[in-house]
Amino acid sequence: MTEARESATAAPEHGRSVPRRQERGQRRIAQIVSAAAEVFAESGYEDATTNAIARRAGISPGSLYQFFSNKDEIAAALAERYVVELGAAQEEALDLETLRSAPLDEMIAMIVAPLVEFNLANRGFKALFARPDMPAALTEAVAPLHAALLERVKGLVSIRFPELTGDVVDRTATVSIQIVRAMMPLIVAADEGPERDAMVVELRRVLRAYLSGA
Amino acid sequence: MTEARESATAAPEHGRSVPRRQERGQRRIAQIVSAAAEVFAESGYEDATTNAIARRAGISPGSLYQFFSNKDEIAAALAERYVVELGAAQEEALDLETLRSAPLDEMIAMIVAPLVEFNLANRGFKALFARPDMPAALTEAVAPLHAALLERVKGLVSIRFPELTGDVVDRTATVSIQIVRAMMPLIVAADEGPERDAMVVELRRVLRAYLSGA
DNA sequence: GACAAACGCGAGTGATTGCTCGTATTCTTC
DNA sequence: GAAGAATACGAGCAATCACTCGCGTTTGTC
Repeated sequence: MTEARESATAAPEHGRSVPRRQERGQRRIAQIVSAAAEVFAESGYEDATTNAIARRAGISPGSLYQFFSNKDEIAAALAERYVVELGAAQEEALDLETLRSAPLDEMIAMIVAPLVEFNLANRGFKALFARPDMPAALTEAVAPLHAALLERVKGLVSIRFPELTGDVVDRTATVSIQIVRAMMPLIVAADEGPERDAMVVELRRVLRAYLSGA
Repeated sequence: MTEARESATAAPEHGRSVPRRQERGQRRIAQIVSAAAEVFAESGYEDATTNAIARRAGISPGSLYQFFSNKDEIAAALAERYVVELGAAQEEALDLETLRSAPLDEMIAMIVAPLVEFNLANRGFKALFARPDMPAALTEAVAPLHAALLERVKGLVSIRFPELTGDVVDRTATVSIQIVRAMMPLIVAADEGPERDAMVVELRRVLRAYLSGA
């Protein structure tokens, strides 16, 4: 999935048909992914046309297909970017000590805050992540994103609740992710200010209530 | 939305262009809606073609458009059917006394059980209801379904928690619905047996935890 | 500076799909 | 039993959209 196309340093892979990218090409790829994020955010995945993405990126449809061989590959590249950026945002905000010993409230606030910020800053995120029913190709493209998030949350859960067995950690993480996925559209859609804050509070309450029984 | 087309008893509406349906037509309409439920369940709304729905219903595309003037109208009719059927299933299962005074656990179990059954029996339901991002036309078609469910849940919440203000009832109901929406795909996708039962238990736990603080 | 590879263009293609239209059949009503 | 309305058909239209192709331009390499 998007393999060598992404690796900027042109690893000496024996790739046959994949061209060795020049700097110009790297920039274009980044432009295209950014444009896709915008268009997905506005129209959703299905209604986002590849021509619209190209136009938004300021290039021709033909040029777009020089870098991505189909629409799903663009989604996969965007998903990969999201994994990296969300990971960075979270690591920056996480403090292991708090995670282990602070009140559950505090821990949840620490995790939820950057998540909300990320979703507000990246409105395209939910187009790739928040849908329960996706076209098969998109599901595949986004699978690494899901896997990465699940692993991350499983890590958090087992740090906080070291006594839980693997099965339970798994289920708890899955449910927690699902709760966040469900609430995030409400938060993003709410007007900035007290209304949105109230929904964030609800999200924290749900998580706290659920996890305090774990 | 689908107005007179649905009313079997041919109310004396002054409808101009809407033909007075014969019995044959009523049967066809029911067939089409059932076929749509199947095809939506299998392919999702977007990938379900009107020709596929017609084929499934055993009629020609032309005949389909004799009864529905576009795809969204079919979705709206299906949504309407779901409102009625889900309402019936719930009313059958609800017991006001339990609702008022039984332990929260019991109340939640009483509400969740028919919901799960309904979702298992009507796999197309989530294609219309569970998506956070829908094409505008579909959103509109399904709006009455959403409104009906929200009202119903608000009723339940304020019966159980009569001290809550309208605002809070509203928010609590919205969040509760969102939780169910989020968990249901997990439940439906799980293998029948202990795996699915475990997810149902999780749903009940989340709701109980959330609502016990209300 | 010459050659190849990467980049770039945008009109166009092929496939899909929601929906129509001309026409034929069945039902209702008188 | 005749007329009009409803039902039925299915080939095909019009629009959309992911993607291609031929050809021109820029960049890197020797």
